[in-house]
Amino acid sequence: MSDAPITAPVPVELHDTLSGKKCPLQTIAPGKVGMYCCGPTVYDLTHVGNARAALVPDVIVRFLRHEGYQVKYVRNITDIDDKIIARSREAGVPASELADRYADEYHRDMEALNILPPDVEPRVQDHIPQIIALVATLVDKGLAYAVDGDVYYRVAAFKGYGKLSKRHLEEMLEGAGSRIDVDERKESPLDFALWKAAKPGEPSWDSPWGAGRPGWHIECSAMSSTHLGDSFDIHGGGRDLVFPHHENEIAQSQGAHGEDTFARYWVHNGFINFAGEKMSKSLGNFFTTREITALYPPESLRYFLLTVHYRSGLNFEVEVPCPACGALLGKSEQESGVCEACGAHTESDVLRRRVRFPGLEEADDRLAYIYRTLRQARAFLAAAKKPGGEEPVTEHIAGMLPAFVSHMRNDFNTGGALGALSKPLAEANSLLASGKGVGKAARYLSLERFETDMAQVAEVLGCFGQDPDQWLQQRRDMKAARTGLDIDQVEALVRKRQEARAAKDWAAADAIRDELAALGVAVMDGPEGSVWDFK
RNA sequence: GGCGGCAUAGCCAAGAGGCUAAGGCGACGGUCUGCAAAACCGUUAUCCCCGGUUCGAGUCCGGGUGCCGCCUCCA
Repeated sequence: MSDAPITAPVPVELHDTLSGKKCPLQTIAPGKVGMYCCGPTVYDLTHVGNARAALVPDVIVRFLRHEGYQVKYVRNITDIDDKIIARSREAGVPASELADRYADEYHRDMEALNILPPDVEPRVQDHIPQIIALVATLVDKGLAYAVDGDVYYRVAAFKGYGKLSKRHLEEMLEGAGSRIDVDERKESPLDFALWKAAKPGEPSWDSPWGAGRPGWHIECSAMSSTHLGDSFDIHGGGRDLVFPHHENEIAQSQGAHGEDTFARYWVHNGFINFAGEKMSKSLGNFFTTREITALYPPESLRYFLLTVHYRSGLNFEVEVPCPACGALLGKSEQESGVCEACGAHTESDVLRRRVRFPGLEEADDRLAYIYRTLRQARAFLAAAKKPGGEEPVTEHIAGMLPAFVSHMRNDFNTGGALGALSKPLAEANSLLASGKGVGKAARYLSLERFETDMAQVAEVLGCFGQDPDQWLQQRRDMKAARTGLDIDQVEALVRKRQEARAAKDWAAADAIRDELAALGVAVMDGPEGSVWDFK
């Protein structure tokens, strides 16, 4: 026990859908991680669920890198499929043009949320030869068959089928066909398309089975093996992809490359609900990422999504106030646009822009508290002189990073990790308020440690990394826009109150404060004058 | 019907056998302040029900109840 590390390295543990258990991460190559995530099908703007599905792997990748792993992260773009074709028809735009456009929009949303680009972002249209080769392999192995230019996977020939989603062939067969018409040409209703024969006017590529295009699941099998090899470490996606998408990927990839290949761990994120309901078309429970980042700072959305464990569902509370009288509108009122309290009618797009998300607002406030603390800590460090002596860093700040990391090692528990910041944050604020009870050196060194460790946390979470002044300014402006607050009016009142205070006219000063309070604004008096913020 | 998940304080939410059950919001009390606000300190739960395993269980097993998801496109 001389030069050896005192403790064995603590492994990262992650929950694996295939085994149903949490297990230590053991990578194929030591110190390296290959990770594939199902990216978007680009036919429309992303919704918040898409954002979460991209955010979860982003944080996983960031953390694994922080842990010292060399990560190759691949996230695809599906740029050819039924929905894209349907949309392109409606819009009268070529499919690939529509796909390019929404891929750009997707990147814009990801960037706003500080989601790092993947190392490789393969597109289906660029992998047609690999897809055709994979389909051909499956046909050769007797795992697929061609009918009239279509190629189907012969599910019954792959004995592991159902192992990811814990389903049995017989049970699935019972249910099959009851909800959707069965294609009589298929050997079994469970067989799924690997290659679809082209219909007139559809984009297509030549293949051994005639002109056609890839089926839905084959692209991920082809692209993951192209960029990560036949076997890699982690495969991720939304919960709903477990069946059929990932189940089919396993059948395709293992069918072609062998049963001992493909992903070692399967990571699936939970769903987002609005007002307790799964997203659907109605007003109160479907929001694009962009609608929300127009109302709140994107980082507030990011922070909010990280407050809950990635495997859990996450609910956005939704409040839709009547623009005329402020009464909260119920579901039917939201749909009709008519307020029962005052009778006012409001168009739905106006209503959508006034929606409030209380949970998100709480996250927004919390983030503001963190940025204010960071701002003050930096101001203190810039103004103070670094002391010569050594004194131990205060307890909670010293323990912050280890606690944060240990939560993250526990299946990327961002909720717990965020909780571990609270005591250190309070301690930092306490040190900033006064140096009472601690030595000068301890005060400085603790705040310095707080600042540097928070930078590491920021790197992993992708939060708290912006310039505090800029972020707080952005937040204030967005909140003013959201609530319809006139900032000029507020600042005029604050100035007027300043004069009253200078004259020690407390009654007048307090009256103005009440006026500001009525606008939803709080003033804070400090030694260097008064500042204001939202209550 | 099949498969899977969840049920922790007023609300949100960590916690996967054992020190006083994280944290946030809210509420209440206090410090600070001209008074406030912000900030800080303190108070605020025995974990859906029943049975079992164990020296010991939110934490494991069985049963029940209640939510939710997937089984069809879906993050």
